Amino acid sequence: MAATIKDVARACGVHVSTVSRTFSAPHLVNPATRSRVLAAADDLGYRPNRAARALTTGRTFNMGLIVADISNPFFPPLIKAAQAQARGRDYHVFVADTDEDPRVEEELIRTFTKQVDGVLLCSPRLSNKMIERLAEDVPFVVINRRIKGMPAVLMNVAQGAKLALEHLAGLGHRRIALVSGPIGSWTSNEMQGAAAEAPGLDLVFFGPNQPTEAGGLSVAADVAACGATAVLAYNDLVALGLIEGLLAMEIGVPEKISVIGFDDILPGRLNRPKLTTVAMPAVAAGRMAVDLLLQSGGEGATVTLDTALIVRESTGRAQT
Amino acid sequence: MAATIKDVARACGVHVSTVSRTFSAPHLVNPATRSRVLAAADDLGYRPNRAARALTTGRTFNMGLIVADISNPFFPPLIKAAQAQARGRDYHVFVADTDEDPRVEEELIRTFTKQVDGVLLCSPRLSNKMIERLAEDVPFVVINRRIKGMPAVLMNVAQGAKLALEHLAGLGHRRIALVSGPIGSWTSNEMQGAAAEAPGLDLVFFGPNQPTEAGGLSVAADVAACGATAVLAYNDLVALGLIEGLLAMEIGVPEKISVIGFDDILPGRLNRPKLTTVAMPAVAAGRMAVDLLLQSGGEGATVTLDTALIVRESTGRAQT
DNA sequence: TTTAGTCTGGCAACCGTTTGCAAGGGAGGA
DNA sequence: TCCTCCCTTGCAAACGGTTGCCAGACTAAA
Repeated sequence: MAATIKDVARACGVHVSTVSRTFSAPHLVNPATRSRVLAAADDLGYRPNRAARALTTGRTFNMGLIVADISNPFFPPLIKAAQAQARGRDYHVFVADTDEDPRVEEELIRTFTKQVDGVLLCSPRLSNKMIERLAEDVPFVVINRRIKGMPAVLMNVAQGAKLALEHLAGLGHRRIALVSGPIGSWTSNEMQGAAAEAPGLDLVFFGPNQPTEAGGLSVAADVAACGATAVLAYNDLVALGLIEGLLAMEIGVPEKISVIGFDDILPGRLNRPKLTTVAMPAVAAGRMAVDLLLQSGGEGATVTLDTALIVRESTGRAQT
Repeated sequence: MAATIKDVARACGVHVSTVSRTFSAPHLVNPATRSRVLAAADDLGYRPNRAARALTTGRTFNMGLIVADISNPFFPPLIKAAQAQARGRDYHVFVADTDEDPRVEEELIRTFTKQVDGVLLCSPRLSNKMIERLAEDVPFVVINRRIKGMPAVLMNVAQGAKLALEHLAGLGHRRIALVSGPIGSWTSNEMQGAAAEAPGLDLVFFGPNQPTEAGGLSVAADVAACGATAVLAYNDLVALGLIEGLLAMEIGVPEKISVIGFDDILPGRLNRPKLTTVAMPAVAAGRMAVDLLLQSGGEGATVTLDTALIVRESTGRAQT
């Protein structure tokens, strides 16, 4: 159907290699010939077949981006930032969603192999061992996970958790619930680690939980029952679900219980009460990940990005 | 680096074609040979190179999905549905975001060409003519756009708009603002068409607007000033921005002005007031689009899916 | 024992491009 | 006038597979 390089070559009585060079090394072909080729190509609507080209050159100028749940508003800004950055480098980003399923994640990575030049792995659910094995076939940059010798973009979750806990402590909260995320989540571990180091607080752990609104909704009752006056949630979605659950039980937020999330997603800003949260540098992370992938010959540079506490309406003084 | 078919062939003293058949036509190779090949392949960690395979077979078992703005919560459910459906058919879906930019859209389509077997085009911003031209190189299924002879999945926006207007009329509203979306949006046109046919209503049009919260926010003042007691917004994001703007001006929703959106996205459900909206069949559309792409030899079947009005808290009786 | 038919697996062409090598032609210097 | 050297182009191999065709080895039927 579509015109190939041969059609163009035939159309202007020239060898295919000349046509090829016209596109990939124009300075090697005589200007006159070049324009004849270009004219013929244009005439036939010829576009180089990127897959075929990748076969010989080994480069696709594509990169894959794998996220656990594209429905989580945390990801779209990261995705867009990565795409924009890649576009500036003449690359394209293909996005795929694993539905939080490690098997799907593995399959997607395998599918991407040889169809992209590298993969950006966002908060992977796969085991480190598996990721290392897969890394033999395609370069990775991992976001929010630390794996030996692998380039990574980390968000300083521990610092954010610390800020959040200090904020709560300053408001007089002592007993604080920590609602964690899925098993094997690096972010969740970091949060717990930071919390464990916080002095003079009485922490109650809840987890693992789905990292979604539903996850928050389903622990709301337990959290309310545990006597905590404040909650640190795995992410904003969980925090929002939590608030919804608490409000449904007529438990005021922040009058009775204060809630802090992580991420700083749009719905948190629109919510009533507006969500206090630890802002994650999603945009910077998307950009950095792209650059890291393009730079690294697989070398394991690690970048850590700062987080920031954004105080809004879902936190207040502890009731006495 | 990675093992190729040749390595496997050499490793078990067999011709490459035999290895190839072991994977793509197992019944043609002797069980004994087959297991030898399989063992060697496993040993070397061999995986067929999908790009290379696509070159000869012409099939990639991938499909592309292009959306205008992945940040819009309307898309993720559609994307997930498409991915799930595709997975069930042994296909993978690569997603890309155009940032509402037709040029980016075109470039993405060109990039997908030959790397996927077909493209799902969601609410494209490209002209019909351009889409038809590009369709010569890669099969399309278009979602929410009608293009002659091209398979399409349509959502019955006109019907939804009709329901919404009837609902408002029933609440005593007469002067209604219609806040439309981007230029060239089929959805927007359908809405306007349906509205124009509504009897006995006094309609005020505002547009074009960005299909985002910001878009809604920025027309809020004009809408408030026009004397309408109700608004039909292009989508939920716009509706949410509108509500935020109205509330900021101390104009009660729904006490002073009723607001209806389109899509039924999650933030609308969490918002206070909860958003009344026309639910769009995003999940069904994602599924259908995949099936249509797989079935159609490019034949232009058109599927229209129904919409439904969901009455929540952002609409109420017109003040007298 | 011959014959026809079924299984297997090798051979080689091909998919669309790239790229190292070499050859022909022309220009410039000696 | 002859020799270099550069420019331009063609040739052919390669990238990693797939697949139609063919031949040899068996098997089973006659």
